[in-house]
Amino acid sequence: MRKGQQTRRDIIRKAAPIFNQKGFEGAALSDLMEATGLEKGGIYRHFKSKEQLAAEAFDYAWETAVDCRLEGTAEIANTVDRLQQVVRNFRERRNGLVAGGCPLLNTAIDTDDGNPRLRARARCALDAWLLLLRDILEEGKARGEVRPEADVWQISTLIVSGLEGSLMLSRLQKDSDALDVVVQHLESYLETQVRARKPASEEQRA
Amino acid sequence: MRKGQQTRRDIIRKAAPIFNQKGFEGAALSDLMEATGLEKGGIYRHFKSKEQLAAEAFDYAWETAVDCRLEGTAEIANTVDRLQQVVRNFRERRNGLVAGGCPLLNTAIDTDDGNPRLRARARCALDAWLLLLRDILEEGKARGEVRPEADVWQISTLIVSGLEGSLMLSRLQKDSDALDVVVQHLESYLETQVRARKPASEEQRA
DNA sequence: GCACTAAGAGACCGTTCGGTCTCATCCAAT
DNA sequence: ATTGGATGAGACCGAACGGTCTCTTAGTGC
Repeated sequence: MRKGQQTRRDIIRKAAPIFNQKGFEGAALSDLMEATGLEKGGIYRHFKSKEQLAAEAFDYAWETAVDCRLEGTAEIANTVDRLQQVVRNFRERRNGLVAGGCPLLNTAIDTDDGNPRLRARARCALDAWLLLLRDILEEGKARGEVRPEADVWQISTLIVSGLEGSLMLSRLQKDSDALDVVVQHLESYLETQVRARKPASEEQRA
Repeated sequence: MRKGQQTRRDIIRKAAPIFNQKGFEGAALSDLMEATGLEKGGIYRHFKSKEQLAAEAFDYAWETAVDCRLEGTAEIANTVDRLQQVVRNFRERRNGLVAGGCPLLNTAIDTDDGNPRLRARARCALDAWLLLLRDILEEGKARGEVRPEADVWQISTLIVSGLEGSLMLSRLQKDSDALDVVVQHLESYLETQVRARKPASEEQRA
């Protein structure tokens, strides 16, 4: 049983970049065979369909992406600082991702018309991602680091929209300019519109 | 000769939503045959390959999108007001687009790995789109409606990134919340960070 | 209305698609 | 060492793929 589990994991690992780059339809079984070094039978032993493999490959790719973007943020005490680091990670740790760019962006567009199961998976990932940012903001509010009047739902939507959009631009233009611009904008937005104002006495000094 | 030209146009018109929804690989010739009501021979009479048809369909879809987003903006004198209207059009006139969402977003992701010719087309569209926004901002600067220190390249990148990103979110979530949030944010950003400050005397009164 | 060409139908082509099934082999527990 | 289940190879399947070609039909200029 053990060998099989290892093979299964390998298949997912090798298949993820194929699906992420080519999309579900675009990724042919022959591509997956080449990438994994297995014949068709070897792959279908572990997955009942291409779709099931694609779903698990997406989960793997997305997990990798989240890990990558949260890297080194857990230990940042201040919630606004932490969010700023998450935003910066988007730009700076892009090479930690599975090849092909952001799995959420790719899968959302790829499955927009058709493949509802894969799409539901992307939808879940997005919701979880938004919730994660929202939770950080809520924590910040509770601690007085985030302005009490800030709309946490709105802010997390702004962050994700801006980052994903700029990822599209950067990939199309093959440079990181758009990503740089948006990251910088979000950083200063968090600084000036989200971070709690210091008490008036401190403010004057600063 | 005349009948043929009309048919050609029809094919493009009918094919555009198919490519926009399913992507280049995903759009099968059988889909195009069904949509156009033509047999294979009828289509290939007018286009030498699926790729050529896809390229022209993209151009058509993109042209439609630009028209839709610029609708009713040409007559707005003030450049910042005009930009705000462009941004609002993104939300309000979405149904003017070819079915399947923003062709630029779809094609950029779809052709990210493979099909360089189609990709180049998307790249061109993006560049033209950014340039169009930039030109409005430059005009605004020349007229004193936009702050002289504003970075027009940065602002246009912010607008496009935010809008395209929120389109992805809105499509995945099947509601316009993300789009609403980003449009509102961009509107107020243009108002508070881009629009030229009134002279101090006027500012006090307002 | 005739002639000529432009336009479209649809059979046909080889290839590749996702998926199945059988059989050999390898590994691991006994 | 033996044996039995786990594992993977690869031939095979029907369907669908993009694309070609021929032949009929429809439209147009005269």
